[in-house]
Amino acid sequence: MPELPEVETIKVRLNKVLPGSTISDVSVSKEKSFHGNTTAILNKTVNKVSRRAKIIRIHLDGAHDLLVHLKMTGQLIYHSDDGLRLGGGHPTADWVSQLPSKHTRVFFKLIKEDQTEAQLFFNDMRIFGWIKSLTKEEILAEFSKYAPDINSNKVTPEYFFSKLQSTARKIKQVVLDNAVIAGVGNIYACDGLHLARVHPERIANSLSRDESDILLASLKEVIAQGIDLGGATIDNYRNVDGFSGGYQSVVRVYGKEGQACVQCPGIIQKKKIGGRGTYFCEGCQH
DNA sequence: TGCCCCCTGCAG
DNA sequence: CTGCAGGGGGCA
Repeated sequence: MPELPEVETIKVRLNKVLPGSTISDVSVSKEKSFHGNTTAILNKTVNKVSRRAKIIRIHLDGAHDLLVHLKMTGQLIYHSDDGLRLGGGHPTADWVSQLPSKHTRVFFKLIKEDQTEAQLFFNDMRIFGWIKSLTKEEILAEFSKYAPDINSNKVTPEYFFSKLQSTARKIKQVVLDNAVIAGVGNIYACDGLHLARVHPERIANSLSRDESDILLASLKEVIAQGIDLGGATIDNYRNVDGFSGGYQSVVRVYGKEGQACVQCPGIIQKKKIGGRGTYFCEGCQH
């Protein structure tokens, strides 16, 4: 579920607690969820946590680091013996349940600097997500498959416009394409297009330079707002203190079928575009 | 470039 | 029961 702002939020949270802890045990209950050799990360200490695209990177003091992709329903939940529980991901009952839960796919035991114990749970209902143990070089190769992050200064108006010029796909699909820009998912794509007043079915190479500039600025704006608000928590499951962002309170169109548009007299409608549910307003998006 | 697929669970 | 879910890889 998480897009760039949600993953960024999770990264910030984990960065407050993981550095300095050593991985003392790894338990993989679903083979599909962990790629690589678990022994390569045993007894390694976390240096820091970073993010690229929608991937979380846990830097370790060895040859290998861990990459975590939450995909649609992944969660990373940290729990320490002093009762602290935090992390992020799909807001489900797993937050409040006894851990490991039935959706726990990978389970790390950690020894903190003060020698007390902590745990890191990777829960993933649909088993689309993964954790990979890779060398620093392999990680560079993995990341090179992704275009620059949307909030990076490498994504310039010139860059974006040239990408739009080179394809006849619908603009919504281009915005979601990791080979064009990384980090934008369905919520922020819908909202960014709405803020820019660009119809999601517009053919990418039909956008003028001005429209392209406005769309890029709008995407950067909603992403920045998402990061600022700690991401979105759309499905109103009980969130407890596990993960509850604030973006859902300012969301423009996503999930708002039938509701009034915030920038014109229109009504938000929903249509499937490129296999993804897409929310937009015919009144102001052209 | 578009379609199907990976999977589980929940709402309609 | 069917359809749908904040992702994205593989395939023709």
